[in-house]
Amino acid sequence: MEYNFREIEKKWQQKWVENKTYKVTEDESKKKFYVLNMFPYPSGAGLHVGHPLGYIASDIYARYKRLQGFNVLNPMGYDAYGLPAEQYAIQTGQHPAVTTAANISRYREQLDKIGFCFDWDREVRTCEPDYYHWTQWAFQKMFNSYYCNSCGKAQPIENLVKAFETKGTEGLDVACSEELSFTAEEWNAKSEKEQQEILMNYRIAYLGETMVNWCPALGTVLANDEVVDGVSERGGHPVVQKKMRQWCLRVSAYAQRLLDGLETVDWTDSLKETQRNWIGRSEGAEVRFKVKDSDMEFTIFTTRADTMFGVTFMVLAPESELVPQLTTEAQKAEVEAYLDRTKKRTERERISDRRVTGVFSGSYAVNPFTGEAVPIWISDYVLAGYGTGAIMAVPAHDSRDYAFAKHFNLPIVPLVEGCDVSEESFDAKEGIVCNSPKAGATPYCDLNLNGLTIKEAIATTKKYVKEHNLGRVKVNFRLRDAIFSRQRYWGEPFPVYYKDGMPYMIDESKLPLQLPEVAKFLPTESGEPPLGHATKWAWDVNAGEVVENSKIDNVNVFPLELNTMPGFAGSSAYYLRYMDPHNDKALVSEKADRYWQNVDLYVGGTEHATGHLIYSRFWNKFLFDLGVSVKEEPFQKLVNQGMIQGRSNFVYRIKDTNTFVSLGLKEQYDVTPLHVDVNIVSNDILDVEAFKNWRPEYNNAEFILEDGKYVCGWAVEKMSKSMYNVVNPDMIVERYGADTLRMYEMFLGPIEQSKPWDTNGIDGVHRFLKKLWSLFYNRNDEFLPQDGEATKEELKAVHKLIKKVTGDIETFSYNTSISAFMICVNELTSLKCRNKAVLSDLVVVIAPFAPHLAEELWAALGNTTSVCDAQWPAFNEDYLKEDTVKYTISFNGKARFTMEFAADADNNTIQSAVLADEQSQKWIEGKTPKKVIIVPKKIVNIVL
RNA sequence: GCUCGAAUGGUGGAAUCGGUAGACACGAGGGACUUAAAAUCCCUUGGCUAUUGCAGCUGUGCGGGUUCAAGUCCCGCUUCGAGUACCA
Repeated sequence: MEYNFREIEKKWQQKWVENKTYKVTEDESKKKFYVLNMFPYPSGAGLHVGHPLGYIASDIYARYKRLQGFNVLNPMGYDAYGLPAEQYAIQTGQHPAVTTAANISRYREQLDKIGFCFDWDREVRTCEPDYYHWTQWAFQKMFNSYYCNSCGKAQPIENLVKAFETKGTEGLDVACSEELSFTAEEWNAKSEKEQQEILMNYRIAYLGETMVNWCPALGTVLANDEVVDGVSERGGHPVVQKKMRQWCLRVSAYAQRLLDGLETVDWTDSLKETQRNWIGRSEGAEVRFKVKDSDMEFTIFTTRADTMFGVTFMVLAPESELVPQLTTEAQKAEVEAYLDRTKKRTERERISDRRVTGVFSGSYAVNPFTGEAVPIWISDYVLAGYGTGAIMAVPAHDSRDYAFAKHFNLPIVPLVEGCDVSEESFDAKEGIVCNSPKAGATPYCDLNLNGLTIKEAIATTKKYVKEHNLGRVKVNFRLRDAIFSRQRYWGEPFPVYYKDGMPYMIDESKLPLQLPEVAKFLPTESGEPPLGHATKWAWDVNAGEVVENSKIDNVNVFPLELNTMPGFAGSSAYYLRYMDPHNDKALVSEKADRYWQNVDLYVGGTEHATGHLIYSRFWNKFLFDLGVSVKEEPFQKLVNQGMIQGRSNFVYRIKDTNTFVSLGLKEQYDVTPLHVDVNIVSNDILDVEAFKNWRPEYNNAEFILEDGKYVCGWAVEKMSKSMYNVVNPDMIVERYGADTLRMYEMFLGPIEQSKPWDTNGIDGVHRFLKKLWSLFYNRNDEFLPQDGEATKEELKAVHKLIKKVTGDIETFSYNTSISAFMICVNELTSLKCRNKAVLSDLVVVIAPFAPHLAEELWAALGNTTSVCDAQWPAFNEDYLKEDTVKYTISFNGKARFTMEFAADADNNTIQSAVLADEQSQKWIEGKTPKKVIIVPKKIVNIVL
């Protein structure tokens, strides 16, 4: 009997469903292991062969852990809210819920064919009310919390209110948008609305007036990580900067903890580095500068406090509030013209056009260290959103300041011994400081940095700034607060209503607030988000329910929020929900949470490095502060699977004909390369008949063949419909079976490497599975394994495999495991192994990779339980011992021949035997060896 | 520009601590079986020289270095990939 994968796979997939083989429950008697895949967005295009790469890798790991006796949680779900479904809805009128559900069932069908061990009873969908209930709940908790810097965690907002009532802002050390200062009396005298406005400054989820990335084409704002090269990540539409009142999350309050947490997780260095860059911690000092002939002053941030004596001008960001204050009458027209021009430039233009631009404000600032007055300029190379939006410019030691100084002819004062700043600035933080003013040269300052290294000078200056109250030492982060509003329909509605222009949370017990139906998915005519079309979108406070808009009286019935939450809202805590997905009392029960703790292994793409992986870490830390999550870091180990690129095939048409020439002969003709559907090409050989039927215009195509075959050209490109290189997993499953697909995807190379999809090698893996089959069944369908004593060789072959695979799975080196399988099966085949015990071990070890086939063989061996519940075999070193060992004999490091010794031979025996050997004598030729190095079980090197 | 990573046959890729390259697979060539094909099995396969036989030289992007021994470690480059960017 042949290896009939179609029948086997169908049979076992059914059995797994019937027997609920993959259902998992909390079991205190077993150690837990939590494996998680980044859940997919169910797009209309379906699953391609790139998607399962990570799922297969984690599936193998999950199955392996289960065989080792762990209670493994391996759930799957869908990140179901998102732009594509909504864009599709706008075009076709189809409700996003309908298309999303259809896409999900298609995904599910495709996933089921591959044989994953997901516990589908725990499936979550972010767009389901019983799921987004908890997204809304967490948002409300964030609204009702502030971040206390001194205790290093989130606190209930009532605590802050109490502090204000008794002490005002005195001694306050909390995260905020703006430093405020008021007394308890002042606070108590304020109206409710005024107090609410002040609290916004401290809430972790707050309404903020911020510059946002506005995408006119999508009609919504986007987060920084959703903007790539100045255009939207999805769709590639232009993005402009715009000031808007938006919901924000105070992620920046957690910047230091997000940075510190990276030390405790097992992620790749490159991914940690990406996050460190994104968080962007920089240590420096804030220094106050007085404005000349005025009592105004402003603060700048610098990491190079040592360069105070090299400041030759100041620069403000165009958006800085200081600009109107510091612009003199004489410069007003010029400054306004400049601001106007800057505002019109999109992010994209600013990136592509790096010309130096700027304008003089007319004012001067006084250097607190020298008393010197320097001009204050305005330029868009200074960003309003970072530091204080104002800088001190040191052209000698900063390339941007340098370019600006050269362009506007401003002085350049070098401060490092021996540096040459005639052509470019000296940015390096190394060297010896010079050019500090002589003692007493200025009445302002007695600081002399000459002779210090730059590092010492920075520290000295910071200390000086602090002692003389010229400013303060400060740590800045690049990480911005996350903008949390989207002007879209297909997202979580905010559980928020507005009273007197201020937001209030609807009662927690009334959650979830369900997404209303709308007539249109577009913004309203007055420019409101799509929820503005909803006619039943008002909150009755007394009834605690959604009512018709017409009932709004602003006494008991209030309008609801029209924005929805962004994509990352639903994906930020889904790993917690999988622990207890049907709980309607809490996000997760304490019991489930304490059992599953956090994700032990998280598998997904690097594209989420600065989005999802930052937001969910933030979200989890917040829940940790609340006592909901038991671990501060959600994902202990993270593996990034590489992307699968497309491998396109080409045919070559001779110009102005319908004749196609094979790759090897194309140089002889004038040809046009054309993409050809990779599904009608096998091993780069075109299926000529299929090609003729592919498209009508090729019906009567003619071919110039080589060796009777049409060979196609190929190239690695992105996997996309237009290049005809999309490979669908179902087709592979249909032709070779799921087990072959699983093994082949793993055999392709290291899991974290990006690689082109290429079916050229798939036959080898399929052949291997057939060989494995024929260890169990001969052509006459006779079952071969028998009871009895295993031979030494058989035991050695299988224990070598167990050892290798056990080590490989731990390091995700699945490709080399598969090589080991092939070697082992070949060995057992040539040994004509019929031993049941040996073959049982083989089946268990291969079960994570080829689960369907393993089940079939496991049952055939007489087992009545699933192979999933077998025990991972331990390898026995005794079987691996060799009687003899081959040593490579080399002279002066050059390998010459090999000799065999007893495994337990000692160094002296080996040395004398080698030196006495005839072949050695030939190489030594009468010389006396200076040294003999014996590397146990490997090498004898004789130094002459 | 900065940060991180990579470079090994015709191809995908192996090579734990530095231990004497190219596992495994594909492709290619040759052979067996077969009326034939498919399937299956066997042999060869980094390059060069030699070939009746033994064998020899060379070889992991480039140039140096450390070492008895370097794909692996150190220094200096080249190329490619990823991330990030007026972040003061």
